Formats: sequence, structure tokens, C-alpha cells
Amino acid sequence: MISVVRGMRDLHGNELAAWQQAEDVIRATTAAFGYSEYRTPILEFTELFKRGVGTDTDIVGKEMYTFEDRGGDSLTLRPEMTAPIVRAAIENNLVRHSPTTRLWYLGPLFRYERPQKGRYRQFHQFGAECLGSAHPEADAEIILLAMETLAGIGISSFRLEVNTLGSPESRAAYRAELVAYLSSNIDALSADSVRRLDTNPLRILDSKDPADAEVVKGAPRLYDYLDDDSKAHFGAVCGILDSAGIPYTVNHRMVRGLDYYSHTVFEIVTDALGSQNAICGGGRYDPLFAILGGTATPAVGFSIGMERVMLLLEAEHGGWTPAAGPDVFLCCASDAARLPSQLLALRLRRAGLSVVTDLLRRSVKAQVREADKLAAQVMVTLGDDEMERQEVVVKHMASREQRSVPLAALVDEVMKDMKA
RNA sequence: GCGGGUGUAGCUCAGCAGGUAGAGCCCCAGAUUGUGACUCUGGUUGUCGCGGGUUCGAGCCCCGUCACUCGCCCCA
Repeated sequence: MISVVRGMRDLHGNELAAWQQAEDVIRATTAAFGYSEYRTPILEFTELFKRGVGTDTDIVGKEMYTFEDRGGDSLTLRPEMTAPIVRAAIENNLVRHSPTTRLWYLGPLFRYERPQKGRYRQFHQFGAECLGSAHPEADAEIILLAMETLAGIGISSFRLEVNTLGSPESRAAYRAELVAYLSSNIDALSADSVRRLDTNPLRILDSKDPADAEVVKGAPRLYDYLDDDSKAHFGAVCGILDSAGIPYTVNHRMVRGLDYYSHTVFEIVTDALGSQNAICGGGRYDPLFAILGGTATPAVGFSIGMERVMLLLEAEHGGWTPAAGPDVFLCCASDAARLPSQLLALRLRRAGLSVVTDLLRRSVKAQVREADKLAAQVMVTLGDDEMERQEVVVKHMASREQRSVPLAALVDEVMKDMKA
């Protein structure tokens, strides 16, 4: 038997209906903020991610689906969306045409990781990028858009954490100090953190290891190394959040894994998903345009893991709400009515109603049971008697009341029951 | 990539000192010859994850493997 590929899943039924509702919220909220959808291909040149995301990151180092195509090009199934969006912005000169370019996206991403709850090899992210502004209002707008969307989707068990990494220069100075401090305490660090000392020392700051946390307590603080402009920028972002009444905490130990961040970084986290506690990650990435060969352009964005959001939604609501049934179940009560009933269904559909018919040539009893199971609003029955009199039976399923009506009045009569 | 747990019907699960597989739900038909619930009657459903080994005999024991799951790493 051929099964689904590991780490990937089918989406259907009530769960898919819930996704579609969430997508509706996403469209409405992004529209309210003036963001336009942007769709990029699922495949990009591998080089884009190597340069954009960073060779030292786990994403590029061990998680990419990379292959060579028939022409010999190295292509990669996109593992994140910011680099492709920036690639597109540079390639199409978007920011020149529109000095503030506001984009959102929703689509599948691929990372070759060990699957876990809330972590899949094909997963989906909704995200937004605000390109062109270096000012704190842009950072705040992005954070507000993320928060408004999550609230609109209907979840509440999450919290916002923010931090600043400052300018690249101030962070480099801090990094040197941190490495010096940690190196002098290397015996107290976990094996993972000793390794991180080389690859990504800032990450040791938010290590889960208790011994590491003990060492980190005495470490120098990044914030103390920031220049005045960086502090002012961060202060302004927090000021807007305060004024807007958005609750958040400043987490001085939060760092982000990808190379391209600068200044504001933030995460939206939850306690309800085990070790996959991040449902949203984002921040400012002013260096990225230049890294990818474009003219320097300030930018800030976020991405939200849809699977994790939907898991939260399911947990908070105790399951998926059943999808709505069809408006009408058309019951065929005789062999002679078979063709006419199909045509009746078509007539109702052209009037804008959703209509399901029986395709198994089953008994009336079985068809009524089916109409009930599908949660149809109305059942319309056509049989020999009805055809004789040019009538149909219209039944309001919820009240169980039914009546004969002239064929010519069918649509109007069904509409009456739809409102009841 | 590393460590723990679990794999039996579509779903939830039972099974035993190793003796040729069960329940509930679901689904189907009928009781009700053109009407949903409930009830009753009858019925369908399995390579016991896969491969190998031990044994007269393996769902059960052993080895391997795959998948799922929890944690680590990392991240959405």
C-alpha cells in the first residue's frame, strides 16, 4: 500500500472547513491593513536560501529539500518565505514603484525534519512583509497585523514577546563580549551549548538547559550594548504597543535563528502545544535586501505557522465545528423520476442553491436518512404522484413539516424554508 | 540526527501460560411495500504495521525495519 509521505498530511472535511474560515479572516484582516497578496513559486534556486537565510542555520544546513533538475540547476523546495518575497521585490523593483510595499502570503513550506505534533515536513505559513520603512511605526504595524489576525481567527491562549537585537554593529560588539564570558564558563555549559558557542552563541541565551540558564544569569545584557538610535527605535515600538493596549513582555534573552534579523524581533508563543511553543515569529531584517544583491531597503515582517494555529483553535474549541450541509437534498422516489429529478436539481443549483442528489438509487427511507446525515436544510421529493400532479414535496428538515407545492413555485418555496 | 512510548476492523479499544481474532461505535438492509430519532433483527469489514527468526503452532516471544507519538536539537 502506498501511504502519504512522512511528515505530510491530507487536509479535508471539518478541519479543512476551519482552515478556509481562517483564510477568510486572513484576507479580511490583511485587507484592513492595506496588504496585498503575493504568490511566489514553490521552487527557488538553492542559492537564494543559502545567501538569504544563512549557511550556518539548521534550515540551510540540514533541513532543505534540495535536488538538481534536468538542466543541472540546484533547486530547493522553499523552507521559508521571506527570502523569496525579497527576491521578488528586488527582481520586480517593487519598492521603487511603491515606496511602502505591503505584502502578505499563505502557502506550503518544506523542511526535512523529524515530525512532531505541530511540526511537519510540509507545513503552511501565513505571513506579511512591510518593505520600505525603517521607522518604528512599520514594526508596530506588522506586530498589530499578526495579533489582530490571530484574534480574528478565534484563538486567545497565546502571548507576545518582543526584544531588540539592535543594529548589526552593536550586536557584533555584544557578541564578542558574550563569547568571551561564555568561554570562561565553558565547563558549566551543556554539550549543545558548547557546540553553539561556535555556530550561534546568541542562542545560548534562551537555552532550555537549567545549567545553561544558570550561566546565562551572569552574562552581559545585549541591551546594554545598544547604541542610542537602536534603543530609541525599540522604545518607540513598545510605546505604540502600549498605546494600542496590546499586552506583551520584553524578553531580553530572545534571539531569532535566522541570520538576517536586526532591531525588533518578536515571537507569539503558547503553552498549549508542547515543545512547539512558537506560533509566530518575526522581526526587522534591514540587511537582507543587500545580502541578496538589491539596494538596501528596510523591511519588517512575520510568519505564522498555520498548523500550529489550527491545533490551538481545535484545542480551545474542543474540536472542529461541523461544516454546513447542503441547502437541499433532492429525493427521487421512483424510477421514472430519475431524469426529471436530476434536471430539477440543476434548476435549483442555477438559482444559487447547493443541492445533493442520490446517486445510489436507494430507497426513499435511505435517502431521507442521508439528507439528515448531511444536515440538509430542505428535502425536495419527486416521485410518480408528484409528476402526475406537476408538484413536488418540500420538507423542512428541522421541523419535519412538509407540503406539496406546484413545480413552478419550487424555488420560491424552498427559499421560504431556507429562512425558517 | 539522538532518547522514550505505541502500532489488532473505517474509528475507540479488548485479547493471552504462545492454540488458527473480538466488542462498542460507524456503515448496509429489513421490521415501517414513499420519510430522519429510538428500539429490534440480520449483515459487511482485518495481509493483527512490514520482514525475518524461535516453535508442532506466534497478534502474543526474539531480531530487524517502517510509521505514529512524546521529549532533545531546531523552528512556524
